[in-house]
Amino acid sequence: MTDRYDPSSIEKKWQQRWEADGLYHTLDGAGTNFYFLTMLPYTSGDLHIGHWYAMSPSDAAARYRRMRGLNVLLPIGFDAFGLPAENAAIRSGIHPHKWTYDNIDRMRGQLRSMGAMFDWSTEVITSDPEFYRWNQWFFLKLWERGLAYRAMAPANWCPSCQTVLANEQVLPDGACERCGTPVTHRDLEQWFFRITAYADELLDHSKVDWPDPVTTMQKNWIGRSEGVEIAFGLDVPGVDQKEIRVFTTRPDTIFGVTFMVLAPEHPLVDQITTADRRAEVETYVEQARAQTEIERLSTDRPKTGVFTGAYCKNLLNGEQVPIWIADYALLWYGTGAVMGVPAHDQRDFAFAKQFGLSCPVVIAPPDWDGEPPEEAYLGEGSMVNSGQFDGLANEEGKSAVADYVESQGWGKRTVSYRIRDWLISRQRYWGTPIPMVHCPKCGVVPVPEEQLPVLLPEDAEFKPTGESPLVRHERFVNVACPNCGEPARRETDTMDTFMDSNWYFIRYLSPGYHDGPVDPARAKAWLPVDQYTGGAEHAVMHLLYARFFWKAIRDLGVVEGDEPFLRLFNQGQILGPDGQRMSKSRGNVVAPDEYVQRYGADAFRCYLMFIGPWDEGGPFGIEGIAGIQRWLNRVWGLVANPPAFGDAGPNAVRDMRRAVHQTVRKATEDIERFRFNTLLAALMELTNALVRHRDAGPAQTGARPGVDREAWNEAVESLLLMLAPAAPHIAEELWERSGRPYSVHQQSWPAWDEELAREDEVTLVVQVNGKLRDRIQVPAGIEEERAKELALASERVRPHTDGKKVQRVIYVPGKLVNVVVR
RNA sequence: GCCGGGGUGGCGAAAACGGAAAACGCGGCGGACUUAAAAUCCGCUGUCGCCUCUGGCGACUUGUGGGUUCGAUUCCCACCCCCGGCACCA
Repeated sequence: MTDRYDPSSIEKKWQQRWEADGLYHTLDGAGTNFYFLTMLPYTSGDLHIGHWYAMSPSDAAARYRRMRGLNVLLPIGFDAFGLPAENAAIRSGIHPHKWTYDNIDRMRGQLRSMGAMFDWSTEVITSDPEFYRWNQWFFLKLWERGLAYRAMAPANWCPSCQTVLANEQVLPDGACERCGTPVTHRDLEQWFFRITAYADELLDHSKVDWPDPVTTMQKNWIGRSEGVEIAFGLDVPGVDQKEIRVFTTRPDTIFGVTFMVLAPEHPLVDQITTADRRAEVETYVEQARAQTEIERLSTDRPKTGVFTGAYCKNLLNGEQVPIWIADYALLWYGTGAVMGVPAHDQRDFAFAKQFGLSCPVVIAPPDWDGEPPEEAYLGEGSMVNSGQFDGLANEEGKSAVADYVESQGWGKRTVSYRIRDWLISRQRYWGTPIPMVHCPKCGVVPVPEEQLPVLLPEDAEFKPTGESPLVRHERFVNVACPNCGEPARRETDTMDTFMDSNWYFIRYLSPGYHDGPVDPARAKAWLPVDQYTGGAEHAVMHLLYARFFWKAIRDLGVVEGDEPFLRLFNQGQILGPDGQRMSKSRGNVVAPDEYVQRYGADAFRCYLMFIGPWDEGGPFGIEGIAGIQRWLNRVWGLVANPPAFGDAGPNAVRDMRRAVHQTVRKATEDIERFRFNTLLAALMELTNALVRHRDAGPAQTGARPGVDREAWNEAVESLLLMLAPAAPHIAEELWERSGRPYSVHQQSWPAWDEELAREDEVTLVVQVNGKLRDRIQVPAGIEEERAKELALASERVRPHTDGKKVQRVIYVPGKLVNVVVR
């Protein structure tokens, strides 16, 4: 029992034992099920430190739940489709399939070294046909329900490579990463999911317990605004359309409209532009198409735009309104047209100022002096220069104008969303083929269900231009129309990989199931997910898409309940030592394997949990791991070198038990809140206290009679139990070495006794005018009057109160007395 | 730019609530053990100043500036910097 702590000799041993015993095979286990889900890793190569940072605390939290008596499932799988595999193929000639599955083989071994309670029987790989056939099946179901549709949408386009580019493939200066040509946008017919159909339900987070920042971001992303769609008259010779509709949340400002702005892509632009303006307009449209949306929406750059030469009519006052185009109007928000009210909208104000357009005030601020405004006025006021609406408070004016517009048939109240339908088409190879066929006679025809999966052909040729090999793959593309049997073309777009992350956690429950995406009995037993953990970078897109998808398949009857993830915790991002996001190109990637070998998985897990609050992330440096090693060595020593037992006396026993019960209380609160750093700090403090108790015994000093055997055993047992979630191997080893029955991971989390945790004495802080002047030791339950008396009598306080008038004495029970003097 | 988060000792950080700023750990300094080193253990360690200097006293200190309060790392306003997301990286 005197040998030293050597992680390499115990970790592998226990990992094999746990696996052989099926200790973590919980899919069909007994008891109350608890689904603990952590975001599946992308198969990018070796497991990196970010995976350890995300997964080892998740494992600790899952293990804790298990110790609380729940049957916890912690599954694992691989997010395997996507751009990096394809890039690797183009760069090095390795087929995406081989690249991906080789990576998975390595990652499996690396994941096992973590010692996590993954139930490997549930493993899912999203690029397996057995998985993606159900992507296709879901697609067909959504299509049947009108939730999948085809429409034109812009994509990044490199005119030189003749290829669609991902945002990632466009350099910051807007050039193609392969050839340097300036990237533009090109409209393509693409597939969408109608997420907007669920926008209102997605705004409701009342059925989930999620961090506020995430729900706020999702709400802002959906961006619901109530307003009015209002028609402006259009009378341009040769143009059929007789009106332009705008969406506005401020119908009360309609009399202040001095211009109209269309998005440069707006279909009317080409028709209404006058001959003398055409050259300028076309140049501007071209420029706008080359910009990113972030650039277009930036509010701190000079406003740009051009006049089309055409006018429309404000139906409420009959005024002619010049029609401009400007890049800040987006085709996909509202109606793609904006009414310009410079006096009451900051952006319109800047635009009007830039182009010398007039700026009449129509909402008078309460103290308005009649002068022209120096900036847009967004506050409340009464309507002026607004015909029959003059004098109305603008809030009333909103509904009065809306009523009037509706009564005249010029528009209607409506709701607009910032969120757009989800474009799922990717012009790529390494993804799920979209199961559709284009027939010259029948149009767009779905692949019949019984023909699924539409397999991704293995023999693909990767061109350096990045064009999807599917487009020129004759055997894939040429197909008989499922409807009429005539020659037709298969759809060559594949699905966004966010489709995979929509439901991988459902597939985990029955990865080999053939009669549907999930075995209904398993779905009933496990869904929805009780706790989800993953990176904060997924706060909006993945987590919103997955909620949408869940609701859509709920309506298909595949799952029950309204939300997929009941509780959520987002960890922060672990950065390279330079404070930058880790990436191969920056060369700041920290590989975990070497550390695991040198320090052990337990120390490495604990260190990652100890360096700071899990939700904050931050730069990684290995320096501090020495503290964890020393601590684990001391814990080892508690079992390897126990104290001499004897009659310790009631005070020593009480002190030790108080330390134990206070630590159990603190540790429980911390792990419930995912505060692993302070959890481990508390365990260190308890360890240090136990070492002191032991070393104060007679073996060393002869001064004291010994350590109480029962209290010591309770202390060591509690410590090992609390250590088990964070450091599962050493906890198991010491549990065995101290003669306790296998397995520590099948024990209950310890309970604390409030009475034993209670302090007898507390330190009372005494302040004078808020400044600390003394600390006094008092009995824990001290009365207010007695506390104030002691405080005022303090030798250290009196010099600050003598000769002054005591105005108030503030007492915070058991904590502080503040004497306010003048 | 917009949305969300953050900024505390030399470093990672702690302080659910408006009530002791700096727990726990790293590093550093001093000491014990050792032939020596490593390991281990003990003590000190926010900054500045003062004194009767193995100790004690005082002032200051949580990005910057203002405010509310008996009292602010915590609440409010303005600003600066860093991180995440912004719809084809995942």
